[in-house]
This record gives sequence, structure tokens and C-alpha cells, in this order.
Amino acid sequence: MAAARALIGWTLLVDGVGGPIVEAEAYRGRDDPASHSFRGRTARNGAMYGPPGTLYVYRSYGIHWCVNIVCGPVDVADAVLVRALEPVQGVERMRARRGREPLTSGPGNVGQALAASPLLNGQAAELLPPQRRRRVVRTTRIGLTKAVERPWRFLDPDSPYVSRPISSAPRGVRHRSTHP
DNA sequence: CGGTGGATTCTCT
DNA sequence: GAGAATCCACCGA
Repeated sequence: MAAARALIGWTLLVDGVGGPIVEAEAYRGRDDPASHSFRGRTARNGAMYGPPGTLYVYRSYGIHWCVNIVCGPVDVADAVLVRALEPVQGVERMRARRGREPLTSGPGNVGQALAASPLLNGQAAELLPPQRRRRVVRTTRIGLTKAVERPWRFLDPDSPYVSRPISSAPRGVRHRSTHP
């Protein structure tokens, strides 16, 4: 969780392609109902139990590949979902893979831009330290049906590449209806 | 052993 | 704002 906040600004590279992480969500292994490791170790989530810095890649909605960075000790299964980064290195390759904008906003899009696949699952992440200081804002996580209220999403509010602004509400959901 | 529900994105109205 | 696309690991039996 602290790790998710600390990861903002670190550059994630896969095969030389990537950029600074500007949005990330923490998922806690043991007691987080929203985590893939909540119900213990399975064939899919095995990588989450690896050492910190391990990549955990899973398929989302049968369509997208999403990238996590394990941030807890071995067997703890804490992980951070990379929801957005700034496209800095290997931009042309990301463009070719994505075929549209935005390149790296949203976890599915990040996965596509980085060519995430099961091959990446369990590998060590390549991370470079931040080059400058960034503001970090904390909000609730996005797209969940469980543990919706836990404020474990972190983002750089000054980056135009975050998948959604500071508002924690899901896309398309109004803050409040206008009836009297 | 079948049904189901996602840590999403995109298109269309 | 709603619905489709797409698939398989996991749950419950």
C-alpha cells in the first residue's frame, strides 16, 4: 500500500518500452476481498506470492492483459496494479501495438502497449527510480465490486495520462443526481 | 463438471 | 448511459 504510493514516478520498462508510472492501485494479499489472492494461492495468482518486484500478469474480462508489480515479501501476495504510465520510451512500438490513443492510460491499455502476456508473468520487473518529485493523490479504487471503499488508488494529479481524474467515481457515474 | 463473473475498453445512441 | 466483446479460473455442487 505504501508501496503503491511509492511506485508513482518510477519508470516501468518491458523490453525497453514504458515510462513513469502515474497511477497505481494496491491489492493486499491476505485480507483484501478485491485481491486475486484473497482466497489463497491458485494456478493463476501464483506469481503474486513471489518476491517483491515480480510481475503478475492476468487476463481481464477475457480480453485485456493487466500488469501488476508484487510489492510484499515472498508468500504475502501484496501487489500493485499499474493503471497508467507516461509513454516515454519506445513510443513508436507502443503506437504500433495500440493502434490508437491513448497509449498507456488504463490497465488494459498499459498491458497492450507493453505487450503484456503470460510470458511476462513471474518475471522480474525492470524499474528505474523517479527523475523528479511528483505530487501524489489517493482515492478509492476503480471498477471493483468488493471492498469498493478502500482508498488504495494513487495517482499523480498533474499527469495528463492518468486513466481518470481525481474523482473516484466510475466513469459515467454522476456524483449526485439533480433532483430536489 | 457446468455456470458465472470479472482489478476493461470501445462504440453507439 | 448502455451494451458488446470474449474467455477461463474459480466456485459450488
